[in-house]
Amino acid sequence: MSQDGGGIELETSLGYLLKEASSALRAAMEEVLRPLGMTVTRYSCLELLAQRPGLSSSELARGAFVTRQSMSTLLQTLEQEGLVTRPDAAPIGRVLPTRLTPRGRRRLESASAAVRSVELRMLAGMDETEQEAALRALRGMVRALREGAGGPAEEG
Amino acid sequence: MSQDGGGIELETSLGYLLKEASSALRAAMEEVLRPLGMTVTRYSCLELLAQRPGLSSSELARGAFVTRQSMSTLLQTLEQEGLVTRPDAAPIGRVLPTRLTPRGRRRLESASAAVRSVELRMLAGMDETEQEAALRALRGMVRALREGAGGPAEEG
DNA sequence: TCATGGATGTCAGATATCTGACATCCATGA
DNA sequence: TCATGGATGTCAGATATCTGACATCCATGA
Repeated sequence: MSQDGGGIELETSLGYLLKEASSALRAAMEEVLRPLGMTVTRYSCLELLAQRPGLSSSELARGAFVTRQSMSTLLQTLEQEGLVTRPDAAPIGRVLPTRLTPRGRRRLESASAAVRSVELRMLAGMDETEQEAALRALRGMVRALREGAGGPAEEG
Repeated sequence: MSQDGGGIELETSLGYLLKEASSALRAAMEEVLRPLGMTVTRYSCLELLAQRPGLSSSELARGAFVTRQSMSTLLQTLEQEGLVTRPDAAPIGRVLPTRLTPRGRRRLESASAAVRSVELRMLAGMDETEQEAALRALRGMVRALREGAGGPAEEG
């Protein structure tokens, strides 16, 4: 598993490492969530709803980094399971504001604790300054990636 | 899209931001790879093979962060398309060393250039020092996550 | 010599997620 | 008033990826 080559140097590529870290985090989260009958996407959806009640399906999709079609399907499941509720008709436009049920809130609690433990483990060994630096770096990357993305022509 | 709440603070959660950055990177990569008839996983597989010819399917899977079953399926496709080759029988054990064909190498070239441009865009605005800090932080996170993962009991 | 653990490759089936398409619905401006 | 762009929600079908299971195959040690 070590040799030279052209192209992108995987060992030192920030992009590759980003994917590696994200993958490790996701795996760790799935591992602690599975015994609770949860997945990362389900958890993300519930956590978003806990923090911002009334989010639409599309907003939840963007927050959980999936398409709105995927979130739409997931919400139907969560609604059947009684973890979230939505009005039968849209109060305004087509938006159906979604909320956690008490049952959903309970399910989220245990999941949230599990995820928090994973995040703490991930941050073990980093002091405040390092965490700040990491946050800044990641925010910069997100911003740079979005700026150039298809849509608006970039300037200066 | 802004309000307070309990649980994990998404705005300042390094885990959430990690996912956000990784998602933005993946989206940007898919966007430039699609016109080339490529996906991130396909590209990753070819790039790994370019840098380390003879990798096994399982090793490629680990390098591309998918299961060995997924990689096995992907390799069958790539083999049919003539981008990679594998011996009919395993030289030792069950391992089938995989290699790029000239055609695979050509396909990789354009994809690699596209990906490189995305990575450069992502790094725009970060100086050498910041990149080093980001690398160190991400490596630390990966290590911390893997240490605690299921397998061996952690110590001191 | 032989049983066993660990790794590999792959088939089968389940599941999650995506793309494409369509029907709304609001805001905007002619 | 009315056409239009942009956003939303969702159905349908395609695709990617996963879990479970099985058959090897090597290395190891009793």
